[in-house]
Amino acid sequence: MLKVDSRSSKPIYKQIIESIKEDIIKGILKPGDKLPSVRELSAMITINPNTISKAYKELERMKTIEVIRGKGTFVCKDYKPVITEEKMENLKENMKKIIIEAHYMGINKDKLLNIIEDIYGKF
Amino acid sequence: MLKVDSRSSKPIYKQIIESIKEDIIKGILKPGDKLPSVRELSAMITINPNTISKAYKELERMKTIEVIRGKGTFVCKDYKPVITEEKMENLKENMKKIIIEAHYMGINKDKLLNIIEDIYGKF
Amino acid sequence: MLKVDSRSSKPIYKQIIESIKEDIIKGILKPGDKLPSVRELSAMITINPNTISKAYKELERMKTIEVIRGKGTFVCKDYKPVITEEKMENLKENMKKIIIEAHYMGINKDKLLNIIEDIYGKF
Amino acid sequence: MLKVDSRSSKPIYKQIIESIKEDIIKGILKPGDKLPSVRELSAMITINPNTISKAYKELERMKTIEVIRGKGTFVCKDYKPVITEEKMENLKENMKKIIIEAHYMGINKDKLLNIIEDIYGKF
DNA sequence: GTGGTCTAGACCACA
DNA sequence: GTGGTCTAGACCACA
Repeated sequence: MLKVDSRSSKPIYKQIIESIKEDIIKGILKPGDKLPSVRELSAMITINPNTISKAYKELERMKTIEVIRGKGTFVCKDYKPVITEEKMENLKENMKKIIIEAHYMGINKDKLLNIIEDIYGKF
Repeated sequence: MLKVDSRSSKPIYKQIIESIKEDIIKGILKPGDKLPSVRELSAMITINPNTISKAYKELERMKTIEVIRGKGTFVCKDYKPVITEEKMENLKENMKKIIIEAHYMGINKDKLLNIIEDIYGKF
Repeated sequence: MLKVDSRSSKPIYKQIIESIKEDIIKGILKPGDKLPSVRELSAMITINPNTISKAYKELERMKTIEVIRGKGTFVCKDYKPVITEEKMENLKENMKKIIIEAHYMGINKDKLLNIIEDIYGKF
Repeated sequence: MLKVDSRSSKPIYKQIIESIKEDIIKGILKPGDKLPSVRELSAMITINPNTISKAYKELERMKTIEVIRGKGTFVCKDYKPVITEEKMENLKENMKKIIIEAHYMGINKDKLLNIIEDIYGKF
């Protein structure tokens, strides 16, 4: 399901990371599933292999995926959520930013909550 | 109230933009209020005037502030929210990303809604 | 009829020049009519006298108005149009720019001609 | 075809913007065409890269060109004209100004329409 | 190699 | 004094 928009201002490697995480949450990718290799994925979505590699490395660092030597890359089986204070602060910061942006678009709390319900509905 | 963290990975000009928008929403800055001049603010927070200028220009483009020739820069009086489809899509994208991030931190919908309540409570 | 918008990005002194020229074309100001003094006008529209003065000086240079020592400033009686090649080039450049701008707004030649008719209709 | 006159009072970045827009309308630049990179153009016309960058950024904001990460800058393929009331007012204001200027040069409506025909003839 | 951000500093138009 | 434009040059993220 991996889709990447090279026009977007969002870095491609981040798009890949988010896309894979989303697929895992939606159950499209399940723990233990094999991911395409860097070269395969690079060919599939015609993106520079370095970019794919960067995304995979970051996902590995987050313990979302793991590389098994000679076998390939897999979705981790035993992911345990980790909250650090820093991540929490970050999340709040980002949420605040969105709320402010919404306010400037004339979107109040109720409307924003609707949007959130919508998104959860799709998972 | 303007604080800037030069070690943050977030561009300084964006920090300034967000900080000013937040101050407006919180009522710390009111419509018609004068902002410090580029040079003043530059001296206050020891950031290069060009960087301040960049932030002000972008805020002007968003119609959040306005420049009155030779008099200075002011918070706009008659801000009208504008929603374009593009902005809406963007907002949803960003919200989805946060929700995914939250999920990976073990924060479920209820906890996230609490966080949102908290943020609104501060405005 | 002189109106000035200090919010506009157009320099105030230019707004004054254009406004006076427009009034002359419309017949609101007639050849020989007395203009308010710099100080009077400055008080009337609460604009810095230096700015008024700059506008008057430029209008004088263009032979649109003339200063009669001790009596005041008047609309010239015997204005003769002067076309220099430079001015002509300038006019064409500006017109071209407008036409390009119109094009990018989806305004074609016919619609632009309508706009022009409209403007002439008001003179 | 990009030419820039550094002696002109018109800011260089605006000259670049207008020149590119003109080239697009004339068909010299077509949708999807690659523009020279900031550095290339900078070298070609010996203008500081920052100035080129400023022009490109503004053209991007207007959706005339788009940046594709790491690949370069391209003429947008799917430009849709947008008229806002503000832009329309602006256009009329500028046209009025030209008409007044023309009048003071002894150019009447018919002559002005000829000039306009001329310009459209070149596109 | 591509553009994005930032600094330091100069000069100018405008009010 | 106010912001606008431009240069020169550094460092960085991304592909």
